[in-house]
This record gives sequence, structure tokens and C-alpha cells, in this order.
Amino acid sequence: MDKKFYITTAIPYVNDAPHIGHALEFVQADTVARYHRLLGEDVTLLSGADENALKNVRAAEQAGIETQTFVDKNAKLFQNLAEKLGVQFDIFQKGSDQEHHYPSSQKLWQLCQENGDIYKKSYTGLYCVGCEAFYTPEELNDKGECFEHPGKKLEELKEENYFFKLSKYQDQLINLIESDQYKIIPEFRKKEILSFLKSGLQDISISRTNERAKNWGVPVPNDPNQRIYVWFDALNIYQSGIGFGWDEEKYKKWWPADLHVIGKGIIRFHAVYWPAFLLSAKLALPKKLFVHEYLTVDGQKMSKTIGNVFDPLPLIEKYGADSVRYYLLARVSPFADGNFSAEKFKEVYNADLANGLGNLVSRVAKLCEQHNIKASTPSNVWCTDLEKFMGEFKFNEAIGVIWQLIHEADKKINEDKPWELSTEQVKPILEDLVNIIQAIAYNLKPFLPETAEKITKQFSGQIKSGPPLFPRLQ
RNA sequence: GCCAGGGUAGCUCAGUUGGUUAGAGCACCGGAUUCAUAAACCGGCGAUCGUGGGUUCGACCCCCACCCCUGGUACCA
Repeated sequence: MDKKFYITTAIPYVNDAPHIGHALEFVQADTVARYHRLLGEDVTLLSGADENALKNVRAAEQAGIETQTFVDKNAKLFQNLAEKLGVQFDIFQKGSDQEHHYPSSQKLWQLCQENGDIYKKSYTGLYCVGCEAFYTPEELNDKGECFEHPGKKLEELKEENYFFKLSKYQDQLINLIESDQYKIIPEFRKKEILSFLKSGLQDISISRTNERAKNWGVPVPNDPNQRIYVWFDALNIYQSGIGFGWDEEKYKKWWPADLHVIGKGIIRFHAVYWPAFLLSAKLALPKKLFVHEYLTVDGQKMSKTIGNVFDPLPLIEKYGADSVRYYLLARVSPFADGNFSAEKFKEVYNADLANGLGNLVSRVAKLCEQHNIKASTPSNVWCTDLEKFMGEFKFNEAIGVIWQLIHEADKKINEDKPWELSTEQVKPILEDLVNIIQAIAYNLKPFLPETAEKITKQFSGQIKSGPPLFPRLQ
């Protein structure tokens, strides 16, 4: 039996189309998944759609269509983006899936309930009728009004909800995270969560009335008047997608998750709420949480009001999935906000892909063609330190190691000047270069799968020159 | 306000336990070359290391103050 590796992306809200930030996360997760497949592990990559959020209901209302139709349509946009990026989701679990996800989430609820961690309590908060949402005082302007509806007074509203005893798990969580039994990467995020945990936890509300939820979402077991609050069921997509509550065999095989990949904005839900729910239900905890940062566009945060939300699809159409993957993996730090700009993209494309990788492959292929070189069987070994960097999620450094090979090969060609030599003299030199190219192709597989495949094909059997992998842009 | 992490060449970043002229890639300029996508290779330009003090024989690296940026500071109901 191969070792299993279960990895997930975050489950995005589907109240809008995906943007370049989603592409970043998809590509990171896919790269890790592909890498583990190459290590010979049995891998499942799950993504999905958080469809039960009230945001979706409102967005559907605005669009004037049924909520279900709306989320189905948007979920497809995310799946389409993944496909266009060469990202292979083995499972895409929808939150509105009544056949599997509903009973699964209700099961989680019941397990927590059996353990005595769910209780009813009334919640009092400031409610904006216009937004149909509660706000905390900090979220309001200096007049105490919400920003969407200035001039409108907020109501103090009271509502009975089910609460989860988060406070009960404070010490256990601190221990689990401190000891890395649930490992949070990078370290500064771990510290941030620990300081949050140590500041003391309050219980959280995990249900809404039907009225507030607009009758949308997973019903609370044995209470027809309430729906499960979206975070409780959205997190459970990680389990409902692999059989929890509907296929125990499957669930047993894959759970716990070996890795959750998420953005910094939702770390609390994944580092605190999620493990607490699982502890309460007496289920195994995920092993690792990798937290990436955000992308800015032209140095600014993406926002609808600024109007700079960047759609990656046209970019993929024009330059190919691997060009976009390369930028996101090699030129965006995994642990710091990265920037995306069209100029920078073009610069990187020309310097690294066209002039670097593409040109090296072209020149070696041509020389091999001229001297009738046949490729030997590739040896498929990882570059020095690549495994180390991958273990630390340093995709940019891992790729840097591959590019080191490219530069060395280019340098060697210039020194050896194979074009001045006879076929007999040049043969060992070219064979050496072919080995290097094959090594580059193999190491590229997790990052640029399509390109790796092309090179592997070109450098097997009789080697011939071909069209440029990455045509230079003017 | 408090907590955490940052401010190093035009841009993105490296800089080990403080120690000779602070590094790399990209961009830019020049040389040389042709196997290659006017690509590769070689060389050059380019940093008072946020500011002001201090410790030390010696600090980008330690201490103090200040300025600026980012994230967190929860029933995101």
C-alpha cells in the first residue's frame, strides 16, 4: 500500500468569479500534490465551494436568480479556472450538496452535541436591516452606522442560537499547536495564533435562524427553525468530500488531512475553530496548515471598489498555464504578500522562460538534431535541496535550484563551443547536456507540468528541434 | 493603543554566532559570439544598509529613541 497524502485548498466563497489570488492558492496546492505523486504517494487533492454563506444568497438576489442556480454557475467558474491552470482536483465538494454534504455536516454537529459542546443561548448584537447583517462597533463609522447605509440606525437585536463551547478547548489547542502536532507554517503565523489562543477564547455561535439564513444552508439536526452557520459546515467540506457520514471506508482511508492550504485571512477558522470541532467530535486532526499571503495588483490590494480585481483567464489564454504558474510559484514569496503586474509578468516571462528555459531547450535540441543524437533513458533524480525546499513550501527557492541548472548548462555550452567541433568530439558533450535537460524536465514536473511533458517528449528517442516553448514577447 | 514581522542597489530579495573593498537575479550600458527565440556568455553601471544616538578595536547584524509599512487584536454576528 502506498502512503496516502490528502491535501486541500481552502473552500472559496462563490459569491463572485475567481481572481488571481485564487489561482495562486490552486497552483500552490496542485504543485504540492504533484510533488507527492512523484514521490510515489497515493494523493487526493480536494477543493470545493462554500455555497451556504448568506453572501451567496444576497449576490443571487441581486443577480435576480435562484440561489442554487447562482452558486452552481459560480462554482463552475472556479473549476474552470483550475482546469485552465492545469490544476487537477480529484474531488470538488459543493456545500449545497444535499446527498453527501448535508448528512455529513449534521453528523459532525451531532457528535459535538453528544459530547455536550453545543448549547442554546441568545445573542445580542447591532443589526443593520439594510445589510441584513450584524456588526461589531469597530466595523461601524464614527456615527455608529454601517458604511453601506449611512444615516440608518442600527437595531439592537436579540436572537436564540446554538453555541459551541470553544473555550473548553483552549488549553488543548495551545498544546497541539505549540507541539506541532497540528503544525502551522510559517512560524510567525503559528505565533500569531498562539497569542490569540492565550488571550482567551469565547464560545462561538454556530447557527442562524431560518429567517436570517433565508432558509438556505444545512438544517440543524432536530431543530427545523435553525440552519448551521456557514463556517461550521464549510470546514466540514474537508471531510464530507471524502466520505465522512456517507462512506466510512473512503473516509477512513483519507482522513486526517495531511495538509490544508489556506490564505492568511481565514487562519483562525482553520487553526482554532476547525481543530476544536474535531476534538469535540473525537475525530483526528489535520497534520499541517500552510498559510500563504496575498497578492496585490500593481502594488494595491485587489478590491471591487478600486476595480483592480485581476482575472487570470485572459493571461492564461495568451501565455499558457505554465507561464502563469511560473510567475505565481517562482516570483511570489510563499510567506509574504506578492505583487502582480503585467509589466513584471512580461519581464519574467522573457527573462526566465523565453531566454532561459525555452532558449536552452532550443539550442540543445538543434545541436542534437545536427549531430543525430539519441536520448538515453532519464534517471529522474531531484536537484540538490529541492526536496528540502519543497518540505518547507519554498516553491520559489525550489524553482531557483532548477534555474541554477539552466544557467550552468548555458555557460557550459558557451565554453565548450560544440558548433566548432566534429560529431565525434561533440557527442559526449551533447549527451551530457541531454541528461541535464532531462533532469530539468523531471524537476519541473510539479511546477510546470505541461512544459515538463513537452521537454520529456522532445528529449526521448531521436532528438529533433521544435517550435519555441515560450516565444519571446516584444 | 497593544502584540508580531519588516524597512539593504531602479525593481525583487540574500546577508551565517558583529570582523578585510555589503551580495544575487531582473532592468540598463558595453564587449564578444552564432548552436539558439537579436537569445546565451563575459564585463560595467548602480547601496551614506529607514532616521538619530549608543556599546565595541570594529555593526546591516547588539542596545535606546523616533519615523514609515504589513498582519493580528475574534462572538468578522
